[in-house]
Amino acid sequence: MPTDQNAPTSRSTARKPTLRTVADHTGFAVTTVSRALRNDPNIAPKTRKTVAEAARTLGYVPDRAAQRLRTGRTKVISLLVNPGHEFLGFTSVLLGGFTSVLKGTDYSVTIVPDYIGEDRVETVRHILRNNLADGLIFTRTESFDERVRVLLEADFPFVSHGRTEFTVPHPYVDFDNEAYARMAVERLVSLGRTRLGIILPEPRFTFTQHLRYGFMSAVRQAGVDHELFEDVTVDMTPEELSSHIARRLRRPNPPDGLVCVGEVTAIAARAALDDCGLQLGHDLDLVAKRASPVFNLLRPRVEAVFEDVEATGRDMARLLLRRLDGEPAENLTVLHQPIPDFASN
Amino acid sequence: MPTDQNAPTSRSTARKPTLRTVADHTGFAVTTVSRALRNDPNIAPKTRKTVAEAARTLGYVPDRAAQRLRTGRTKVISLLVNPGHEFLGFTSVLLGGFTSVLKGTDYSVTIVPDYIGEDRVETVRHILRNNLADGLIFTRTESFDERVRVLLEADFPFVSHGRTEFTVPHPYVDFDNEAYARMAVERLVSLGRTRLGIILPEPRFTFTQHLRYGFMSAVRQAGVDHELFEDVTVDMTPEELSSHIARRLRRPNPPDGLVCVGEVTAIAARAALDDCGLQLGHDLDLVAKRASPVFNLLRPRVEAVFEDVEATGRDMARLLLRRLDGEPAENLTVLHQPIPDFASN
DNA sequence: AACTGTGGTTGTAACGTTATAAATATCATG
DNA sequence: CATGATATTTATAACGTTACAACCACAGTT
Repeated sequence: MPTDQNAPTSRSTARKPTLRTVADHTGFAVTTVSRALRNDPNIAPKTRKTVAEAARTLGYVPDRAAQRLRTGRTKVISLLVNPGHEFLGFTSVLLGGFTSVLKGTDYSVTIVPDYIGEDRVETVRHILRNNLADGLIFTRTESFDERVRVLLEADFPFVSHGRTEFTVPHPYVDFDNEAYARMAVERLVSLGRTRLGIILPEPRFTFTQHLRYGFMSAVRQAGVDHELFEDVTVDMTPEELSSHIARRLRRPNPPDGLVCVGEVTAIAARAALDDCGLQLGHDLDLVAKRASPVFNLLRPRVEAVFEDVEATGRDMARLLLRRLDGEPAENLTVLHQPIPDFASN
Repeated sequence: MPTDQNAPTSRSTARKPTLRTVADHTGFAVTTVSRALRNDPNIAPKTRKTVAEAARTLGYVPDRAAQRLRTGRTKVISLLVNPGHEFLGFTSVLLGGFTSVLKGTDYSVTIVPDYIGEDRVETVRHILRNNLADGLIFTRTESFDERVRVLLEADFPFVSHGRTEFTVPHPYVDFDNEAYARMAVERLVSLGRTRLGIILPEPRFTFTQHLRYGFMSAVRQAGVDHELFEDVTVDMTPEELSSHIARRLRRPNPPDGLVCVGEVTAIAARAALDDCGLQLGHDLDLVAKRASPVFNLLRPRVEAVFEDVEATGRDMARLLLRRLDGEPAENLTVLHQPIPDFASN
């Protein structure tokens, strides 16, 4: 039990212990302590043990700022989020999965708002320029996403939620929206629906293209009539979205089956139905991607396909850690399959 | 237009510009440049201008790690969030408001998961011990919140969402839940309801006490029958919550008016009603706090009171910034008033 | 001419860590 | 017992910034 025996600098004021403190207490040099704590095999096992114990009893914790200054590594992962435009708790659930994986590591997660407006790339550049993070995560990936271009060029580790159409491979986690659209169409057809619509987000997002392709090939295969609602934008409020859908439903020849992308869209569609005096399950059936557990509580129940957003967050974290470990991008891709959660009639 | 004329260290490899670079280019000393960039009035205005320009054209940005090491200030604000237990998008909306205020500053926001389980205080201690942030924000404040105790003791800047019952004042932003409960009761009474229930979260949260008090005094004043649903816990899934409510509704003498706290509770209650074959607006009326815009799209519409969570986030950020600026805690409190958004019948 | 004050600038020494190279101690070998 | 070879430890110098005290020039005093 080492008490304060030799203090080379006389002040033994209770300051935060540093490597120096541990070195003085164990009799080793600062360098040795540093390496011992990192389990450097060049340091004798016995020394490592001694140092580790001393560090623990002294309550030593490495100073992040100093490590960062010296090594250039920040031990920070930044997450670009779009505040406002939000599926029900999408961000928080993703975040939950993401942080749960990072909890064991010494990485911290910073949130960087990423307004869809204009400066999406500037945000990324700012992070690169100021060396604010070791890795990056973002969502709402576009087919030719400028952020991806910049990051690839800088060889900066990142994982996107969603694929791109660049030829250079990069790590991503995605949901198989093509399979989802197919599945949704098949379900609606099996319910006897003959004129299907799909509400598509802006075309610049990659997943919009996947949805369109899946939807189109499935309706063609089934031989049913179809219709695309293409002018949904991300900045639309739920109310606007709803009245938008209602307007269409009031015009002649409306669809009797609707494929929705997000939960908000589905809720907006339900409201639109109600406002038009139509009845869900009778006049029209609806399939939606479900991410939140709340969705199951809507009555009548929505035909849903589950997207495990928390698992998405976990996977993104895992891939990023592996990327930071130096693994090449090629192996670092995950494609989640839709899990049907249809009513069992 | 200063080109690379004199390079004291011969390597003119394009490295990240530092104070040194700017100093060499302007002819001033590193110290002078440092102070000039901080607009120190002791530096001649002309010098400041020269330096600022040089810094800009050279693309100089201060190194956060070095500043942090030297000054001890991290320029980081940490946000404790509870992943999983989530009002609809509550965290993301709060986050949106919070980051919107911080966008102009050089603070970054880190997310720290704060599982309600046990180590809530340990999380805070970890941040203090490792000097991971300059300030802290958290939600779900308890009457005698251990985190508040620890933070007050360490004189560490923070803003809580919700009040405590400690005598020492501390900065907070809160929603007037007492007024909300009163307002909800009055609304239900005005709709002709005579036996009111309120679904209360666990008693350890301060706002639970406020809700109870507001509810109790309002029902007494109105002279209506009342009932408390007290065994709702935070870790309950929405489904559990719903079946919990349904169980009560099936027992004799059920309430005909229900006050809900969160949106999830309200949706769960709706589902419970439906599952019991009861009809919202006929057998029972419901009042809920609305935070997300999605809530308005539920049909039939819920009697709602708006809680501006984004404004809450903005206020929390503003208060924290003022606290970090040294303002005493006494002035730094905000109490948001409920904004009724009842159907106009 | 020596002093005092002041506006402006600068050199030095940290902050706590790690990379690098150099210095020892330890051991087997011829 | 000198000779490498190997295992282990160490001193030194950064990383980029800022606090501090010292410095200089020059004005206005005495």
